[in-house]
Amino acid sequence: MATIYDVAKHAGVSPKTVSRVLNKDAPVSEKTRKAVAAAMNALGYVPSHAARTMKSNKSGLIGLITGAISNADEISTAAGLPDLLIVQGAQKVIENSQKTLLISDTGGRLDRVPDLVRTFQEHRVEGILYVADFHKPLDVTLPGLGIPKVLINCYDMVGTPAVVPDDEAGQYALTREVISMGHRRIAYLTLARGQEATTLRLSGFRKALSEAGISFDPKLVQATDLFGSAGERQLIWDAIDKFFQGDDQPTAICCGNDRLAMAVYSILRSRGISVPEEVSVVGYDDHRLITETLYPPLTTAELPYSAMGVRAAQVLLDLLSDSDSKTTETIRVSGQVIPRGSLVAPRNTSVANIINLKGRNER
Amino acid sequence: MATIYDVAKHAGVSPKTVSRVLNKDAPVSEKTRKAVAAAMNALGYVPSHAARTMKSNKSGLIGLITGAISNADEISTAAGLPDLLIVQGAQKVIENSQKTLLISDTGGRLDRVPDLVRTFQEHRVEGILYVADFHKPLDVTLPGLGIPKVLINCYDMVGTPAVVPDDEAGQYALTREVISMGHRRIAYLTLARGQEATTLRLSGFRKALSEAGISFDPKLVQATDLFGSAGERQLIWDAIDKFFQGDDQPTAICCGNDRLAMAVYSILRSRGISVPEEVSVVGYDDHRLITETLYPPLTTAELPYSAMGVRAAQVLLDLLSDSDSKTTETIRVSGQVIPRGSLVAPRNTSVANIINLKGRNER
DNA sequence: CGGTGTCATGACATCGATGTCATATGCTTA
DNA sequence: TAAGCATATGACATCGATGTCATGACACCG
Repeated sequence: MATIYDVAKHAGVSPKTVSRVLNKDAPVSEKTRKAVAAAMNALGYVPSHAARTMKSNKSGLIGLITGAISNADEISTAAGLPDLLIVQGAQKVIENSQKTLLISDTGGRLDRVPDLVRTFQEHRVEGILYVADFHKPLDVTLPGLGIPKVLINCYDMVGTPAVVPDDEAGQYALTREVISMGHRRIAYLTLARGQEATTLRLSGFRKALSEAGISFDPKLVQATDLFGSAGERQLIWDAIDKFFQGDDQPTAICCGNDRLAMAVYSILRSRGISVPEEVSVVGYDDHRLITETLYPPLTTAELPYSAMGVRAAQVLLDLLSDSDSKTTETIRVSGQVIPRGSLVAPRNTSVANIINLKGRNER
Repeated sequence: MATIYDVAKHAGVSPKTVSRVLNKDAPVSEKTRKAVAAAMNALGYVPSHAARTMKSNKSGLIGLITGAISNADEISTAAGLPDLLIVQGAQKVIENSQKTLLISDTGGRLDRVPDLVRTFQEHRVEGILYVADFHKPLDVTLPGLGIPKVLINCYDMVGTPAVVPDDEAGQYALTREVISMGHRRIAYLTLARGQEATTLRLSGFRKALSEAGISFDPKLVQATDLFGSAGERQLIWDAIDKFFQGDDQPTAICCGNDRLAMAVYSILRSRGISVPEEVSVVGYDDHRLITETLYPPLTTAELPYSAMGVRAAQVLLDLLSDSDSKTTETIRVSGQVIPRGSLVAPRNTSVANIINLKGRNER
């Protein structure tokens, strides 16, 4: 590959002059500029990033670690929204800033993180983005290094800047939407107990109920702890059973995510309960593959992954330019409620739905 | 960040000796080695990739362009399997080879490719992987450069090495599986006409039929040209209508991909046709989010994206080591048939299924 | 005891771009 | 006309690692 010396020789000038044409950092006569440009063109010259990095001691690289993509064999990957969306959001911002994103995948093995960080150090990355596969406390130790870091979808206890979804606000807004349609008996099939998302969203759910003067009925909240496991369908089936025991049955079911909602659709239909006529269903994530393919299309709360990626990249770039701006606080990004056909007003009959309990014995 | 000179001074040796310890390319006394190792540790020294690149004129970087990830707003992304799986497969191989993968996303805009390639050139990547979002002819012009390239999920006419899914073999194997269960009337709801996958798979489908002595009935093949559009559900509904017109109705439906199968499940149920008791359904892709969440779980053909990524990376690495090995031919990677609950033997009644045509008027 | 290896180590140049400083050219102004 | 100054350009050193070549210290051999 041609070097700046080749270009200089070809144009009959010094390398330094070529450099000036490249960087426009000093006046160059129009005639010289043209000669140099022609030479660069003729030789197909592209400046070497490595040489620039050496001289300037700035790599122009941002490292991104995703623990999320994980192994293709893992069903867990498929459970929620692919963190890929976060990566895309970040990349969009980084590329516009003349920097280059170096993406590393742990392949699901957190023990590989030190290796990846080492590679980043070799490349002298100027900052690091760490992406978790779902909202949780940080589960690896990121070496200090001396460079800015931003966590995405996770957080730590030592004030590292972090960008997370606003789960509480999301579920609150979604639940308000459900209530505003006229529902009063609302069931909630949550994700696994103890997860960040579960706790926060449940809190948003209760807040919306209480604001509407609806009393909270613990029987209407069931968790799917074994989410993703073999007995999953049975588990969801049982949870729904509990919702429909007794007289005062729910007219709407909130689900921990869209995938869960998909399973719920199927189970309700097996039991002869129609969606949305008899029971409204809403999800979470806005996983388009599901929400737009299900019938009726699924009302859901957006999990703003792309926006989170954008925001995190912006924060990181800020940290790189102003070393002062200590964004030490955690940023919560909220998503929209996406209304679709699965949420309608409850039937204004007070007759309890008839549950086909026999259906429970299906395979 | 500490340099090799700092380490040398700290250990009381010359930089060259430190280099020897780093690269183990010349004998160093045990005592010296320990002193150097201690110094490296104390200073947190990590060698500069840029300096190495300059000296060796080898960047150790592989560029990957994905036109696939595209804009998050595009439903098309969600239609098939995310090409992310290809990227993961490639990354696994590249990382094991001591090289680093530089990933760029076109964000769906092919006109950005020249920019991305330029960035790759600045970084002096040693090879390029180009990933398309679905099996098709190459739709951009990749500048020649002087470096090896491997296309993934696409191909060109000038003999660039390419890795694509073996769609014909996949659908052939899947259809054989359907036939082996006893089905003779098999409908096929394909992806859009004219697509590579559609053409090849249809060919595999017909081959399997003909081998089994089943005559091909054009009425049993319908395409969903408007896949992903607003009127999609109606379109699929109509296609299924056609399948079930007349007496000789299908006992199994092959779908162009898993998402389509998901829609088919829903429509069949709306029409009162049970899966798999009355009609078996199979998909394509093995999109786990769908195949393992649907009930019954979906029998499908694996679209071997991860394996394709692995294979392509291997081919590229081969090209980099042996400049002789001209892998000019296109490599077809075949996937497995994944048997699940949606494919069972047809009911051995000869009574035609009763179709609830009234259901058609649903919303 | 000098010749000849081998081993361990260092001095120096180099990769490609650019910062620093010097120089040449031409033009203005006292 | 000479001093003064802006403009355009080049020589040289430098960033960090490593290839090349040289050298010092031993050990072994005839």
